Amino acid sequence: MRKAPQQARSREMVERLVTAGRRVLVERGYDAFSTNRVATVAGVSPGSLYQYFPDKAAILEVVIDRYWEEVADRVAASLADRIGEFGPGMVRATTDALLTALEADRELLRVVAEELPVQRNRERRAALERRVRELMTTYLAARPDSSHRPNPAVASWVVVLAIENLAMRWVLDQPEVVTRDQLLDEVLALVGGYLLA
Amino acid sequence: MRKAPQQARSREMVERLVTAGRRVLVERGYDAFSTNRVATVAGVSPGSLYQYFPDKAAILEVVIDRYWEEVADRVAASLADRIGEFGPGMVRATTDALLTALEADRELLRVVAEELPVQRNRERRAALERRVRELMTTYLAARPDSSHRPNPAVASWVVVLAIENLAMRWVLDQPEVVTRDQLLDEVLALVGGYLLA
Amino acid sequence: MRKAPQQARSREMVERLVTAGRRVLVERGYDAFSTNRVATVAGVSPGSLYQYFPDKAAILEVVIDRYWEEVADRVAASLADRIGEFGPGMVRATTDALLTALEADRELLRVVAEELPVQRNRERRAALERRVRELMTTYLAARPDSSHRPNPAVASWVVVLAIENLAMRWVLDQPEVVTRDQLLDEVLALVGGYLLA
Amino acid sequence: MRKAPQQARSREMVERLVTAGRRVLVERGYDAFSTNRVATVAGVSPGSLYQYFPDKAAILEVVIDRYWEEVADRVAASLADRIGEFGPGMVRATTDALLTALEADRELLRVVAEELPVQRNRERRAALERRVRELMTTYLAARPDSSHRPNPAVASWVVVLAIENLAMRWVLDQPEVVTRDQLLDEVLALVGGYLLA
DNA sequence: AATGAATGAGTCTTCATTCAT
DNA sequence: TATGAATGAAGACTCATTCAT
Repeated sequence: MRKAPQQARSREMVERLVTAGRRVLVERGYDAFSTNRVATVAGVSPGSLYQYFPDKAAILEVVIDRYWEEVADRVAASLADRIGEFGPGMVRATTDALLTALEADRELLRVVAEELPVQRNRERRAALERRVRELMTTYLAARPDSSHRPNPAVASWVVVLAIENLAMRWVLDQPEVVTRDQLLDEVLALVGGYLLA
Repeated sequence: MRKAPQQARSREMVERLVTAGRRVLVERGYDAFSTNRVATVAGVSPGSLYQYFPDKAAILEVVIDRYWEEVADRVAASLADRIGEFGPGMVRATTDALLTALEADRELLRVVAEELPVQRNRERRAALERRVRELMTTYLAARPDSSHRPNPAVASWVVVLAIENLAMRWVLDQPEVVTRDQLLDEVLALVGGYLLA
Repeated sequence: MRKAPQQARSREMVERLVTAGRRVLVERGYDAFSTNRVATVAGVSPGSLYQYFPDKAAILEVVIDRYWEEVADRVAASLADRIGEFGPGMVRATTDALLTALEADRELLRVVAEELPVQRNRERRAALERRVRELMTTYLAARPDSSHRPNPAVASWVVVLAIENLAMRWVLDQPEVVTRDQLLDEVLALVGGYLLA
Repeated sequence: MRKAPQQARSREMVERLVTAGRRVLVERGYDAFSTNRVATVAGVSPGSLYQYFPDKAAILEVVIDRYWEEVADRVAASLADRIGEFGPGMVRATTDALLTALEADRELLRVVAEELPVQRNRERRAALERRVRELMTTYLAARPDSSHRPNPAVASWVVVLAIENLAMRWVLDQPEVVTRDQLLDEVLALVGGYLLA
């Protein structure tokens, strides 16, 4: 209990550094993501950074982890709301949630998805995909009439990847020909047609 | 005409450097992609490199451009073989061609797609996508019965992105649950179900 | 009198820090001798260290001082045992005592003699040498027949340095060709031959 | 042959850096021996240093190696002059040569012998000692009447260490009580008395 | 045109020291 | 007095780029 204020300050410092890291990434790009710059933006000396992170990569990982965690949480929340109810409604709601999550910080998404050369990134995205995929596989296996596709695992792999990618690309590229509602409609058609054709 | 030999030599140098760049990328990864190393591998002095490329990024861009050009060429060739014939056969053949193109140099694909922090990458991929998309949009517009989707441009956007991404992820991740043939089947079902549902 | 307990605590702290310093030196070498590590090993905060020592060098000096003081004390004790009796017996006994003192903490000797870049080291060793030298000079001056060398001060300088160095090098290098007893014999022959030739 | 000027420049650069290193060591001490300072003193950029030396330690080693090589060469030259002639004359001449060698750069000797924490130093000194020791051992073994000591290897070990140390300490400490000639006389008496007593 | 030595800004990181609590 | 978080100067080293030859 006596350590509470210190822990609080420790948390605060980590927060400042991670926030600074995120800012540097968004505003100046990955090339500018140097320990000195992150420290400066955090209003902290370079040495302090190393009291809270073992090295440069560690900050980056936290930023990445946080980003995908946020996205995953939003999608999971939406999924939880509609638990048990599979079908068009759920697909639309989930895709919507994913879009909203990705739109929330488009700048960071751009850097994270297109600039970061880090393995950690792939791992985190893979984790999110796996999570949703497993849910879907289970559902498909439990309700044979919900899909005509022979292999639920394969079907989930296809659907999850397709949706994730369409959503990401739509958010990043903002194609003029496709409005947000259109995208949702198309995703619905894509998934519906695929599973039930 | 007097410049021909110099141009020839110039071409040759550019070639050596680009080839060296590709090799470095594939064999040692982007971290090792330093101008000095590329020059060394090309058997050329670091200074010479700057006679043919304004900076490090320029070489990288050529390597990237070449890569996606190759992929695009293969896909285009397959498309050309089946010109006029839309339908399952063409989708399968095109996807097959894309897979083959991506499988041809999986190592480089990995580096290009996951390690390179460069915007140029996105641009090139976008160019490939646009090319195929336009072809498809034209076709869909010309043959209304080939698709039930209201907007051909949107439908093309969806189909092209979905296929491209599924193919890339399959080549990179090599998911155990999905064989190559299965992938082709699923892509077919996905596209067919979407367009004709 | 009111300050006594504080002084006591002060002593204790100094003790802890010096002991920790010695440990760090012996176990991890001079490179690891950082104020932070010494403080950690002492179970004390880095800030506290500066309440008892003005800087890093100061701790090091105390460690060095202590080391040579210990050695000097052991040699002095041996000398005291044989006060008044000069000759082979005393030389052998003194050299033996020196060897024993140096062997007592060979690890620390190694660090102190070969790793420490500090002038202080020289000063302390010089103090030990002077102490023994003066004793010897006095004796030689008092008993002219104990030495045929013309200048007692010079003779003492030679003998003390020679013995000290031979002993140190023997302990540190552990030469295979020379056993401990042989070393004592040789030192005896060296000193005896020199003084009485 | 075409590379001659470049090699010449390379040599020159190495020379400049080593000289600068030596200067830094002598004038500012080992603490100030940073790559940046050495480069600055050499009138060269920090990067250049790494074109000629793999790391900081490498320069230091060259400085050390050169120093002891110089000393060894001088001693060896003196030894060569008196080849075959053992006895007082040779001991005196050799010790004289050693003294001269050590006196030649007393400042560097001080740093090398008392400040450098580097293992390399020990190795180099050990090499010099071994060289002379082996010569002496061979001689003693060949001419049994040149020494009454039972074990030539041991006798050489004792004599070489004693002389080396006495010389070094005399040069470094410049004791008032001992003149240079006195030192030579005493060394002679020491060695003579030891071997022939 | 080609070279490659030289550059020097910039990187990550450490650690002796300070100072608010 | 003790703490330990914060400091920031300095360190070793890299590498894209330049320029005299």
